[in-house]
Amino acid sequence: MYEKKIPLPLECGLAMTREILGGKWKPNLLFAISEGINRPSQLHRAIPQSTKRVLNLQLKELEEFEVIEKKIYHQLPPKVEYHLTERGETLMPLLRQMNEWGDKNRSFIKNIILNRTKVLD
Amino acid sequence: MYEKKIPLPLECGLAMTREILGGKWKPNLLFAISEGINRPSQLHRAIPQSTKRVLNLQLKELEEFEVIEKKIYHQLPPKVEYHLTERGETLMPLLRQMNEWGDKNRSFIKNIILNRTKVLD
DNA sequence: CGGCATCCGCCAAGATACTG
DNA sequence: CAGTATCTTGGCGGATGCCG
Repeated sequence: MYEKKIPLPLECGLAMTREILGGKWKPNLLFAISEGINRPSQLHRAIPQSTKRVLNLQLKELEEFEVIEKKIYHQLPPKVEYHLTERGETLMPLLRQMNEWGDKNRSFIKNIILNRTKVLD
Repeated sequence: MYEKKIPLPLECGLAMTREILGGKWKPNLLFAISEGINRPSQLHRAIPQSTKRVLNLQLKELEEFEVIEKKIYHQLPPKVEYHLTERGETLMPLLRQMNEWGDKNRSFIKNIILNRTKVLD
């Protein structure tokens, strides 16, 4: 009766990962940083759709989870650099796969999204 | 007035993938379905933290992007089954990696989250 | 069993402006 | 150049209930 079972196969590894990559721009930030785009202004230029504020927030969270680290050069003008940590590096294969999958399915997905908005007009 | 939110960059693979896996329970749903938990009630039992409504919504989106397909048996009581499509299958390696990464880093992440809320108390 | 309608709170994320 | 403060909103997702 109380053999709950239904073997929750959804061990929360997924949830954990989601906790890290959940932010809207976090994957992009990590990807960019991994490619040597590591200064705030550069990152903002690389992701102009977002704002400094939001990027800062998400960078702070990434830092909190120690997937990136922040180097502050106390000088004028200020200079800051972000770099992947060891842990962050281990995330890269995942990000690469996400990117790949998205690339392969882009046209298909795009179509669906566009048709969706078309209907709404 | 508040204009529409920023349109996501359709050229970016990461954004595309995010479009599919973005929902809170989508990865879990896909994972569960891939393991043969394919009826709505089973899925709900497997993810009791969520509600029928939300799961239905997300299943509908997954269906829209053709990563799963829905089989409806017109009978009483109604019976419905979800299955991964070809495209859905291609997502599995990604999900497995997410799950793995989360597992490996669970304790670390958990700690950070717990300490965070501790401070708030 | 499966699906849908309602209602609603919360907070991520966007816009803007200002400081050092 | 980097960072922060304030304000705003949309919409995701949670709670309930009814229907076939």
